[in-house]
Amino acid sequence: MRVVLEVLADLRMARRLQPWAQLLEHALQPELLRRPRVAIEAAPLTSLDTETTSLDPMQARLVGISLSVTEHEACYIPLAHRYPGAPEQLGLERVLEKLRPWLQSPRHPKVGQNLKYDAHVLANHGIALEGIEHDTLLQSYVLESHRGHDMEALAERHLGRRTLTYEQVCGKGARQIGFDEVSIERATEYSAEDAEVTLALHQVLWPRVREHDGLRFVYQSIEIPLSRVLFAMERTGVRVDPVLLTAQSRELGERIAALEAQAHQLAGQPFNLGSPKQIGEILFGKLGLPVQKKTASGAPSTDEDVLERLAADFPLPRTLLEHRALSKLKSTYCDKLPAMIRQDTGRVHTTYGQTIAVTGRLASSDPNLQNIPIRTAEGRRIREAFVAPAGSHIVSADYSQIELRIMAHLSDDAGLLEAFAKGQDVHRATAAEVFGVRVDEVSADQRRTAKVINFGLMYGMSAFGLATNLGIGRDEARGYIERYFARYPGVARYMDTTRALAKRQGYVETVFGRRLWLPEINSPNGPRRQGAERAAINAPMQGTAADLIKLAMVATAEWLRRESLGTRLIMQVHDELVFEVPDSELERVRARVPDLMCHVASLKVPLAVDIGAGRNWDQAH
DNA sequence: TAAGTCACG
DNA sequence: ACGTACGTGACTTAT
Repeated sequence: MRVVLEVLADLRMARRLQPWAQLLEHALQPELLRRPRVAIEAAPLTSLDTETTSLDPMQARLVGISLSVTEHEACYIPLAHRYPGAPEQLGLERVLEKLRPWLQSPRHPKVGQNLKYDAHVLANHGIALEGIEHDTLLQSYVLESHRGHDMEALAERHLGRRTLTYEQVCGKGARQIGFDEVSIERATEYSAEDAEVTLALHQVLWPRVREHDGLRFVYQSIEIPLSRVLFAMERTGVRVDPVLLTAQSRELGERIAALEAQAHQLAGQPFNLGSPKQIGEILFGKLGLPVQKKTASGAPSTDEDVLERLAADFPLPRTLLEHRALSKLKSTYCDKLPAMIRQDTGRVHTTYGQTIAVTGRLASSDPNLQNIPIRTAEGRRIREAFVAPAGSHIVSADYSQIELRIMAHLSDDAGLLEAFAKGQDVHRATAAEVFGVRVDEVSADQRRTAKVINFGLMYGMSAFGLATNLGIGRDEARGYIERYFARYPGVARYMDTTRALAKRQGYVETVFGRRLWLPEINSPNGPRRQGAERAAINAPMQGTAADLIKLAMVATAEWLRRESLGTRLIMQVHDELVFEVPDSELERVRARVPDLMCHVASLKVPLAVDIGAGRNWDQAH
């Protein structure tokens, strides 16, 4: 491998001839940029990488930029290295002003590894990155969502190259240093190599994506356009009311303290309610309650399911359950969310992981805005703190029964298709079929059972699992499943053919051609293989739903842009899109968004969207 | 850093 | 006889 560290080489030579600053300024003259070695102006594609002070995209500041336009060649522009003896560098502002026209030009195509991050970094310095043509992270994800996508792994896997790692350069743990403390020589080796490897990876991965129409569609028409939608969502952030959450925290704290005292009373001794180990010692040791199940490591479980069963006969488990529920709300939401409000924007800015979930779904982190409570009244109060600024509303639009509709589409089952075509309540329809009663005779309990069956089926559930979940006998559960498959033979056929297809090709596909690999589908290890079989059943449904909402995000973002609306997409929660909408645009958004979401694709079933508006996220449902 | 638990779709 | 519902992220405790 030959990485030509152009700028560095020049600098080393130059150091004896002229000051750094002068030379670098010279290197950024347009005349020089037109030369092949640093010809980003003329290049059909330039690889770009930024080095920064932080992994947090909203607060990272630039330390340096690397570029590569030709195989085996790259340059590094040091900008803000600061360590004892660090040489003087070009002024950050002056370099960015020189590069601004190119960085902001859609006509100068760029490739990178996770350019959404670099776009944030540049945005932190007032630069709006344009021309994101390719991203090797997204290419790798589309090709192999189940494997790792970090640069070291990709270089090894696809190029057979061992690269300098971030850890080798910055260390790890307590001794880790900021990139601005790395010597310019070392930084150049690392960063220039990253830019150069990225270009090489693109040259290997892009042809592999391109050769399959489905993968190409998922990459070019879903993931690449989505990345800039996600960038905008992350940057916009969400307004969260810290006063409300802090008040809730104080109230919860008091109730938690009371529950703790009560638990100690019932146990006859103090113990740490946050410790499953200590809870186990009290319940199953001191009090001698029956062990219900064991954890993976063999310890007696104290999870919700166990405590719920014990609560029927003993008082302490109920107290523990309430304590757990309130502690979760307090620490994860009431205390953490206000701490994550950025002072400069007054909002929380999540990061959407576009290459985390193997099924094609997004993931949200720091903070996770995809697991905000909704199932209990207590929990829903958290959502009241997700508020609209004055003069605007929160609007929530969610797909109704999206995965069941996809199951109907994929299985081509006549009964299921008909239920959706007629706009029926599908759980009620299922109950009528399974219990052999008329639709209008279905009891609330029968509908609840049918709903569990429907969800269980989509997860590849067994009779045992259904029995456990419904609290019924295994024979009864098996009876329900048999009746279901008798009434919906298309679904039974789909399950069988999907398993068989997964075993034959090693992957399954979504409606749009996203490939979901199942490395353990032919494993000799029974439980592992069965796990892969269940994943094979579920993946096309979960994955197709992910494809659909991603297309909807791209479509709504494009509509908002074209219409020059002030409405902003602020969150995605798998089957739900959340917008912040100026009052003046409320009616247009309510009228158009469901239509856009429903018509991103035409399946054998209609898609349906529920939409609501309110001053906060809770009211928008 | 792992384990256990629990928040969401 | 065995294990037993898909996919995530984050918090706390314990090592």
